[in-house]
Amino acid sequence: MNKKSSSPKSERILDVAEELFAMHGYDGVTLRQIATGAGVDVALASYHFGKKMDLFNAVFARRAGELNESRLSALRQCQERAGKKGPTVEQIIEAFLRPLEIAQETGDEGWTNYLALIAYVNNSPYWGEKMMSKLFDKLVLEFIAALRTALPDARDEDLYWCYHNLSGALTLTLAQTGRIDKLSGGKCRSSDFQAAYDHMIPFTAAGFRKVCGGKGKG
Amino acid sequence: MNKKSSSPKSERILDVAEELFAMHGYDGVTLRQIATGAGVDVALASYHFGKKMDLFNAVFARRAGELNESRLSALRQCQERAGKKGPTVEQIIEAFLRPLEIAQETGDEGWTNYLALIAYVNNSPYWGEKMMSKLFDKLVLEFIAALRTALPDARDEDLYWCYHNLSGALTLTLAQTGRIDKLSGGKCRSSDFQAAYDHMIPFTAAGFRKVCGGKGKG
DNA sequence: AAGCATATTCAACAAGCGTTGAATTAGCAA
DNA sequence: TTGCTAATTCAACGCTTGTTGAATATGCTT
Repeated sequence: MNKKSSSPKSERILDVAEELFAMHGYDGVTLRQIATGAGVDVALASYHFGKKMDLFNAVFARRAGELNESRLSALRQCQERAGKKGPTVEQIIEAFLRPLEIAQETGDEGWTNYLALIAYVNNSPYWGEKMMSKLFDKLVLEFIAALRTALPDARDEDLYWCYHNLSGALTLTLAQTGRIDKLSGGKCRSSDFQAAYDHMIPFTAAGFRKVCGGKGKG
Repeated sequence: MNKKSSSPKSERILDVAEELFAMHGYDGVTLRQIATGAGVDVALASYHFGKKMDLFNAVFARRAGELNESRLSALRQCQERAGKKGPTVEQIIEAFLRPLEIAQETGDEGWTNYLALIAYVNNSPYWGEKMMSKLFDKLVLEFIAALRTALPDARDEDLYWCYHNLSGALTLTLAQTGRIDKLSGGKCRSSDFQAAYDHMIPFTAAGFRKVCGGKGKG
């Protein structure tokens, strides 16, 4: 077990597990469903990844590095463009969100599933704290630092609560629950990520400005 | 099965199921865990509620009516107070959120668990659409109608997306993932509901104003 | 082609699952 | 007390689960 190999079947196990875990959660998926979906024997998942929980962790960690890099790169890029005065709240939030939208719209369904899985973990009272922090806290604190610079009058506590609200709005978008579809009678589609992010950016930016001061920048 | 009785043990089954389902989700909980937690035999749950899914539905529906009533009553009350000109965005959002905060802070742990369960369902791609709509859409549309009156220039589509962001921020708060605790190094606690709602109201209200027009009311 | 490590399947296990029918207890009416 | 009904437990079922050890296939090196 715990081989670092990446045979084609091994990748397909990860892909199918990603999709099913995102949809039904950890306990809602059996190794046999995953194996069947990947077209392999049940024992192969154990051979490559060990216990079921190890497979879950492997799925969760697989794309984390790439995601963090693309978000951090987006932040650095907008910071360089802004020069000495630093980027605006909108620009920082855009750097935080757009890489996700792009990942969801590349046509690579795997990324959409992976982000839905993040939503599942982030919203889970049981898994949330333990699993998210390890992989994403460093990056998030980087963004919060940028926001602190853009909102110099902000109290630290307020900054964190505002991030919490941003994170919640984002999480629900990643989960694609389809609730907005039914509620709006078809006017909004949860699969229309561009519309979701286009609305989320000004919405959350205005929230940050209101709660964290910045009267001069309205 | 499907008896309408409410013996003391029957209620305890619902209470324990509520807590465990909220924590681990539908598939993460076994009837035997619930029975053990409630101090009864495993067959008793089936006797009172039928299949496992029926028990889940019973838990989910038990407090829905009371919750809807208290929220609707809060809305009507703030509408009466506001008189002819109608309530502000902040007042409407406050009516939407405060009943939840109160429920979480009555000391009755059951309500906290129930709201965490709502968060679980609302964020689930699989359960979200089917289960939430039936019980809560009517009330939500009532609030959106009130917001439409307070923001007369808003496009309907924008109104729904803004509600989506509000719903996301709220959902993450209800789930109490503890992520904000670790992230802020203890400056924010996810169990401090008052702080959460005190920040959420101005945050989301500013978002609605920004996205849905209302320049004259800023 | 022979050898060897890796990859994959096969077969089976013990444990736990939801569910059910029969047996037992508790609560209440006559 | 005697019934009768609802509430609860007991015991067991067929099935699925995660996991593992042995057997087979595959691919690469020599």
